[in-house]
Amino acid sequence: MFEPIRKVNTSEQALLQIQARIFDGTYKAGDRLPPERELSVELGINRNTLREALKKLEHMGLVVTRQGDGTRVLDFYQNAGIDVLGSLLLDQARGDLRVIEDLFEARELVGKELARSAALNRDEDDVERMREVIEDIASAPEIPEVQRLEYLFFHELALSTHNLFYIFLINSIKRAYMNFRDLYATASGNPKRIRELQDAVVDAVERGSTRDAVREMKKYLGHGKRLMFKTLKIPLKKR
Amino acid sequence: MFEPIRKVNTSEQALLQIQARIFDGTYKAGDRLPPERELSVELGINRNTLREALKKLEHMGLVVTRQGDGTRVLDFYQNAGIDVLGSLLLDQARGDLRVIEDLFEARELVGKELARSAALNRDEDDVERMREVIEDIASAPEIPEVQRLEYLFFHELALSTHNLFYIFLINSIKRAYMNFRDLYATASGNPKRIRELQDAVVDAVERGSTRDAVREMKKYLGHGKRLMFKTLKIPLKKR
DNA sequence: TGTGGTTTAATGGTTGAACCAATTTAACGG
DNA sequence: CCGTTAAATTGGTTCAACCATTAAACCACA
Repeated sequence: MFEPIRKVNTSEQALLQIQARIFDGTYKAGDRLPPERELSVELGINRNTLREALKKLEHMGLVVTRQGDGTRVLDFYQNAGIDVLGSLLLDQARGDLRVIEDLFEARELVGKELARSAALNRDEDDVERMREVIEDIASAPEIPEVQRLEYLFFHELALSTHNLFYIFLINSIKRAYMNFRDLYATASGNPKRIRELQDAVVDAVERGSTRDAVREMKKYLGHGKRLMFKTLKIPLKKR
Repeated sequence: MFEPIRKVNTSEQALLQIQARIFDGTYKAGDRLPPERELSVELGINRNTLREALKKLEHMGLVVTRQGDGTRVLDFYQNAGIDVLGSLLLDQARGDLRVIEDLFEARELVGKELARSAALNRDEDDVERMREVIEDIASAPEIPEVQRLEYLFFHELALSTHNLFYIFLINSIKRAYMNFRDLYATASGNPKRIRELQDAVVDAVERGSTRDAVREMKKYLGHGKRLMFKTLKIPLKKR
């Protein structure tokens, strides 16, 4: 099984470069980026192409552009949206494991709440779809496929809450995850065990028992977290 | 006190129009948008300008563009990130109150978790900054200012967790909120009461008592929620 | 003195046209 | 019927020009 080749186009590369400069502090909050005409020359690309990159950065909350003034870097602690998390992971990767710890803490919170809300709001179709996903995981041949399906399980769980916020949130988290997918690949548990854990969650959700659902989800999440932290050699904190 | 005049540029308007077509179902998941050359003519704008809009839509997870093929609409249930929530609120506004209910449910979850984590991880500076914000709210003259500061309180709380995920999440939620700010304006409580409720939260956070922090936060959130739902005439569900 | 208007330079916003590159579709030949 | 090739379609990128907004410098008048 081969990995899809990621073709990064020009504007995307420009985005990555500028973004990296922001994260590493070359451009600090309040600084003004060079004028578009200059910056495009520096990067060796056309101004229009550069602008596409800048639009995305603006949408991420990393910069703000004002006609006549320029493009200023924002304090990303105050402005960046959740989609920036993935980019941070990409850039700092193994450098700053704290971000990964944060992500896993959030994973726990969100996962448990998902289980709780799903137990309250699921209908029969939801349960059936979740069962199907679990079934597929058990017979998945390759790790990337297992990962994809494991995410899909969360997505189905989110759909079961019938809450748009949770659904979109899971989508956002997914993207952040995808940025260190290869890292995670080395820490994927065996499908059988995953299936057991997921089955327990779905059982509880189907029964409508919020308590059980949360408890089982906690087990499931703990399983993945331990594997991951062991691989990354992050000590497990006691809380 | 005047409101800042919002100047919407061409590409932003294009984005809004296309986005609206996606939300209202004119363009369904899997559909292909008209070719850029055609669409730009229809909208009466230049192709480059249109492309800036499309880049943003792609970043939101609403469409995907492939050279040689075209721009296809995605199923936003499966792909849209949390930043789309704000746009949905804008478009559907009063039409579909369910989105607002969802947002408030999430607000409760996130708020409580924020309080919990802040109680565990805050330091002295964090507490001081929160106190300052509360002080400012009590003496804020105008409702928009109260709203801004009330958000700032959440932001400081998020900073107190020292968890990047929570910080970014709050930023994302803020943007969604801003899209029905005017609606919310009519439902803002009186500053004195807000101050009391916030103070109780900060007290608990300072003591490091997760239980109290969560309880007080729940009170605070309930206060705002009741006001809002009353204004919008949404019945409060029993859970 | 300072308030407000005017000019000017810098900078982003928009436009039009051309060409490159990937993909899909149709045509072709075995 | 199938694989290959050619053409058409569509997004990606570039270039050059002009418009619109902003900020700063300057000026005029009270």
